[in-house]
Amino acid sequence: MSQRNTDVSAQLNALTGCAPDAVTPFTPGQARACTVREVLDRVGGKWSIGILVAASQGPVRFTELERQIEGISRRMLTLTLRNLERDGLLERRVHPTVPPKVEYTATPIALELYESLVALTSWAERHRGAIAAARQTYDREHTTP
Amino acid sequence: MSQRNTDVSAQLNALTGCAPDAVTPFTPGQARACTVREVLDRVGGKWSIGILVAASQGPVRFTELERQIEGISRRMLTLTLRNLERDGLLERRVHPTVPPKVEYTATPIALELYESLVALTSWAERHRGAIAAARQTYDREHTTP
DNA sequence: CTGTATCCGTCAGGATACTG
DNA sequence: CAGTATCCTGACGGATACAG
Repeated sequence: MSQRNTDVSAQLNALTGCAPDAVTPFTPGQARACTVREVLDRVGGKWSIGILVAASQGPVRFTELERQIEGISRRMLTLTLRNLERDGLLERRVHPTVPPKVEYTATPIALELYESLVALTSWAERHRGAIAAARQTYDREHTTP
Repeated sequence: MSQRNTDVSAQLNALTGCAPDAVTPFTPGQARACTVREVLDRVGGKWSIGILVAASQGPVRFTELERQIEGISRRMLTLTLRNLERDGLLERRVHPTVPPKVEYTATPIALELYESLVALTSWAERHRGAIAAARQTYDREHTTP
């Protein structure tokens, strides 16, 4: 199993652009950064969060999402759903009826992720104003001498 | 101030691809998703987190970062630094010496963000294995019948 | 209803040479 | 040392049209 795990880890790291632990033990801080990257590479896409949030309320159908997400294309909806399913964040259940009916549900792992995201929303809400102000200041000072 | 805030908020939302609150009150869940997007649009870049982590330990110089970050190009380092500075997450201090010396320091806001990210790293560490396994399973079941 | 297949545009990001 | 200026590439994502 250790053999297996090594492979998996290396593969995962390769996929996420993170160097394998064994190869880069010299910058301890960056290991932490790398861990965060793993998450971002998974839910950093333009639509992932929206879908995850919607699916966290209970089973959702394809067309429901298409309407709820507002602006997503059919293609991106499918792609994002597949990726989330692949990572074990969504469960896809097909009802063999006619017309077809497919329901997506957030897995326990995804629900935990959703909880973790609360910390981020809190941060955004607290500092949203300060950030906007910082931008204005910066932009003002860096244009038209 | 309310006037000002409205403008800022609308502008911010425009910049982040989120619809202004007033315009989309119909999907309450997606508002939350939108808030998370604000964060991701700020630190979702390939190098932002790494730089933020490094700068959180104390003032860091340009070349220090270039070595520490491992794989970053000079161009992307500059760009990411500028963006973080613009959003008020980094402070850039120039020492008028020769040769020049520039130090980047994480602002209090950035440090708070850093704390919030801990929840995410914890999530990643707990489920990293499960996700890798889910991927293997998915890939096995979706290739060469 | 739930997708797949195609085509195409944009833009983050890499490599590298030059500069105050 | 700490950047800018260019050029170039691939991946992400939008717009349809078609299909089971």
